[in-house]
Amino acid sequence: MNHDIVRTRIEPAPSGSIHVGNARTALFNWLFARHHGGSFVLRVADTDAKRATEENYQAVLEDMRWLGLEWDEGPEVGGPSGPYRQSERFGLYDEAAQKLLASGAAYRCYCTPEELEAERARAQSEKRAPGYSGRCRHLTPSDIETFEAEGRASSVRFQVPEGRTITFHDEVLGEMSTELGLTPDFVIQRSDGSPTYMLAVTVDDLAMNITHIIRGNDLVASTARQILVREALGADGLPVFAHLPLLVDDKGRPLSKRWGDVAVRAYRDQGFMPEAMVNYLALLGWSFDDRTNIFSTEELIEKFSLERVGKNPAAFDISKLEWLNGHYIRGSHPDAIADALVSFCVRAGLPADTEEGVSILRRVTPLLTERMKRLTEAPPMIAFLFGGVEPDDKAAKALDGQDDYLRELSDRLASLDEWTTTSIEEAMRALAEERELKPKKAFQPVRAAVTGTLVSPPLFESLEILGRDETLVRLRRAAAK
RNA sequence: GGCCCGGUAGUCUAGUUGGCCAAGGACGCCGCCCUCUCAAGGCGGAGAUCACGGGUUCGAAUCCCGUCCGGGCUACCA
Repeated sequence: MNHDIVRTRIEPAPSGSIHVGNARTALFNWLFARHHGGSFVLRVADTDAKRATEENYQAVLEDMRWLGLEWDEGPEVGGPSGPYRQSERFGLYDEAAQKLLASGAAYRCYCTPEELEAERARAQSEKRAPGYSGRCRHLTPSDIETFEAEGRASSVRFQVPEGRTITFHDEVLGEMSTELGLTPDFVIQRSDGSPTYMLAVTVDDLAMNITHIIRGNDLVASTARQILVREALGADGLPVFAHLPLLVDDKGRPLSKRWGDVAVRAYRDQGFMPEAMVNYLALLGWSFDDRTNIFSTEELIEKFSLERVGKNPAAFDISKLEWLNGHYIRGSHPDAIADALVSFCVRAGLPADTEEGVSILRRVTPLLTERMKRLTEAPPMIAFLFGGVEPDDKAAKALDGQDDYLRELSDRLASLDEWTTTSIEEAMRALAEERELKPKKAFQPVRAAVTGTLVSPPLFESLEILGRDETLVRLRRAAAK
């Protein structure tokens, strides 16, 4: 087949927000296609009607877009090989199944689930391989007639040829080969007429001219079976395979076994930026050299190659993601961060979605960007700008015995000609010097009185944004206690 | 059980044809500096018997064999 025009694909199952392992696979496919000027296809694997809800389907599209992985062909953008939801391609799969049935590459299996289960249990207790025996391979016409008369449902199984060895090249793992002796005949079409993964993936990769199949290492073992189906369907040549190392959690367990908390959506809600997510994901199983960690999307496209994908499983480490996120927050335009912060503030109970709220956010965000690792850290730091704040325990302690000082300070601030960071700072430093107070000693009580905590954005700037009136109110109230 | 994949510091990794590696970078951690707090930034530090055991070689993280550990597949899931 022609590999010059690169075509890759991602095939997420709509089981809710896509999890980071799939996101990483999607990213690598996307980067590879972009790097080679090829096409990236999105195909939704919703053949399992039980899990594929419309809501989950929408979540997949939304996650992909949030990550910035725009697809060239797929749902909503269309393309020459559509439709791109497997649930809408059943006719194609059935056609393929019929073709394989007609050529003798596949046969009808009338075994019931109960029979298969019994067979499996027996094999297990006798410590034999639990695979299907292939007993429906050579049913006589009268056997079939009997089964049909009984109303037994039938699935379609692929007849695995014996004594063959399938070999293929894997860009990550090298030359691979599988002896077919241990591969049982596998189902390609369920008794309800729906295709299994083996059929659907093969038919679609063929129909969509996919040249490079980049996917998780968990699919290595299924490659030989897909090659078999491919051949039986009359395809010549093979796509290039690349099996990516699996992602594991901090205890070394596969990430795919733990849904929900590892979903892309969860990270978005926890205040991570898509740029950070993409950069971090790229570092999992791929490296450019011995020192570079930070890559813009453009750099990733330029530098990405399958040769530099490693073989060993990678653990998802939230602290490195946080570091990158902080980096991208600092590098973003403050206004963009401010806008993104609105929803996080609202969710935290701060009325930031008003004109005034947005204005406050825009003014305070520049003070925030270099001290955030996650967007969710902002609301607690700026709550004092959205309402009075009761001092916490530490702040209350810092306020002890400061009445006179705070009163004096409030008088001085009240008489300032203008209310700017500079004028506030000058006044506060002057008073501190007169009283021979070290800066920290002088400023922490003020911070406590105004923000209710001992940790906040820079003080003088914060006071300027809070405004003179409210600052004085808070200082005097603290002094009066 | 069988087949397959993997194993460099807590984590991501560099290390492609053996010597420049008594193993480099990054996150995290610890300390110092800066400093109105917290961060950011700067500087420094601890942390890896290169899973283990044998070989081959003047020399191995890098080659060979074995062992152990982890994982995947072995479904009418994908």
